Amino acid sequence: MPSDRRRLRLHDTIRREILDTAWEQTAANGAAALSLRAIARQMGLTAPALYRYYPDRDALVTALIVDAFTSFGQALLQAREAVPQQEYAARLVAVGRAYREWALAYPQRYALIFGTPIPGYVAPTEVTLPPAANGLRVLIEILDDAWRAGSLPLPENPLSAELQARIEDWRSQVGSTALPYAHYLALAIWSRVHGLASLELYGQFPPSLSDPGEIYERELSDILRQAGLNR
Amino acid sequence: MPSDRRRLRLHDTIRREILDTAWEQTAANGAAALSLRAIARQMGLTAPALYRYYPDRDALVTALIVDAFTSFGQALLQAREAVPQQEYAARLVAVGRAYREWALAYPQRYALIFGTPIPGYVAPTEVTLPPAANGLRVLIEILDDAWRAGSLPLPENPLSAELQARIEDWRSQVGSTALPYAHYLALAIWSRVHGLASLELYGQFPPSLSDPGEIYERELSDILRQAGLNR
DNA sequence: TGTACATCAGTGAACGCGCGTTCACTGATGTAC
DNA sequence: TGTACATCAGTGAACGCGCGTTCACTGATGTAC
Repeated sequence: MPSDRRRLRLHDTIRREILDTAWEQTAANGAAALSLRAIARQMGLTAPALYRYYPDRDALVTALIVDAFTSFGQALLQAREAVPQQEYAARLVAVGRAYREWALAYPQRYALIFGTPIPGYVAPTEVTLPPAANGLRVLIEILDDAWRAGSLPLPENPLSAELQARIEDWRSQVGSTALPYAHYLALAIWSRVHGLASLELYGQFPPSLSDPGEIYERELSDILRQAGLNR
Repeated sequence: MPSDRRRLRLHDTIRREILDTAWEQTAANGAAALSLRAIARQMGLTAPALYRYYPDRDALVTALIVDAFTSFGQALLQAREAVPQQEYAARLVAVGRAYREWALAYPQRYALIFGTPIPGYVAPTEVTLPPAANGLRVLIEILDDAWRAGSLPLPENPLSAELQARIEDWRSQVGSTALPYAHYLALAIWSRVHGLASLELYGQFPPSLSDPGEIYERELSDILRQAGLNR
């Protein structure tokens, strides 16, 4: 039954084409304005045809979210793996740059997963949470590697017992065996990178600083300082 | 003509009531779902009645944006002014806390001015830019005060000529006479606070860290270290 | 104090629009024998 | 190789909905004299 296979492959191809068309539309109008009819129109189909591929609008949005998280996680992972494992500082910087570059390259995807939630849409967490954890894990592993090699100093002021307990919950929930403090540091680093990228993306830097590349690099350096890793 | 005055006051009161109702609605459904008809319904009016107060939907959105920026700027300013002028570190921390508290208290307003733009709406910049600059100025002034008092160290690696030129443009555009480096630092600090607050607000911290208050406080301390201000 | 007039908030009907989703259908493609 | 049948992508009409905005109107409130 090779012809049946072909049919399935075609089905997958069109599902992919629907996603790509949807991404184009969100680029133009924002994710909240996603419209099945508009997607069908652009693909030269009628709207009901899409129901062969996604049961309803929410399912399409969920597929978009998974798609975005996957692309995001892969971008960070690739950036990290392009640097030798022992060069912890360089790895952190590479991931930080990849974060910004991905956000600038795919602003719609970035907005969908990190921006204002779409009104009326509730993500099924069992499907969206795992890919969301990927980005953070990329950071955590770098820091944990550095610590195991004796290159990551522990903080001067230790985390409170309360915060340690929270991190312990988190570790067991995601089954992480990495240094607890690495989880804290990863969050702190992530929030810095996220703050810079989202301000730039939404045009909230002063107009004359529309390309804050150097600010970004300086902040990456300061992040290394915060982590106690020297270049 | 005191009665005429009363009429005008009433007009202003109802404009205010429309804004407040709009804020309630965005809380429930997000800013993109703002609907004149829904606002009128909740106020016990018919939709055309609103056209006595705002010429169209976009004008209402613009009014909401100005309203949010004003409330935001005032919150930061009040927080700063509650601390004596010479206590630069404490002032920074107070403003940082106020940022988070305002964002958590008014998540809809925060989303409207810092989140994903509303599809199809283009803000008239001459009306939205000035209030947007207020928040940053609150920070810049603290840092400039500290520098003038000899308490703010300049960075080890000076800013590049390119970046200095961009900041110079920015300074002249907003008519600032503060230390250029204070502008840079204010941006860096702002992005850190913004990153933390927006991750928390949109629920992107791991579930067990849903109250990242201590993380926020630790990061505020690290911001002081980054600025070279000691508590 | 009373009357004629102007102002203006608010109504109700109507417009054209695009949306998600359903339904019965057509026609092409693939399967079984 | 040919025929009967099943599968399934896609169509076109229709549903009910809520939206922003316009228009001619009613009725209350305030002004001028």
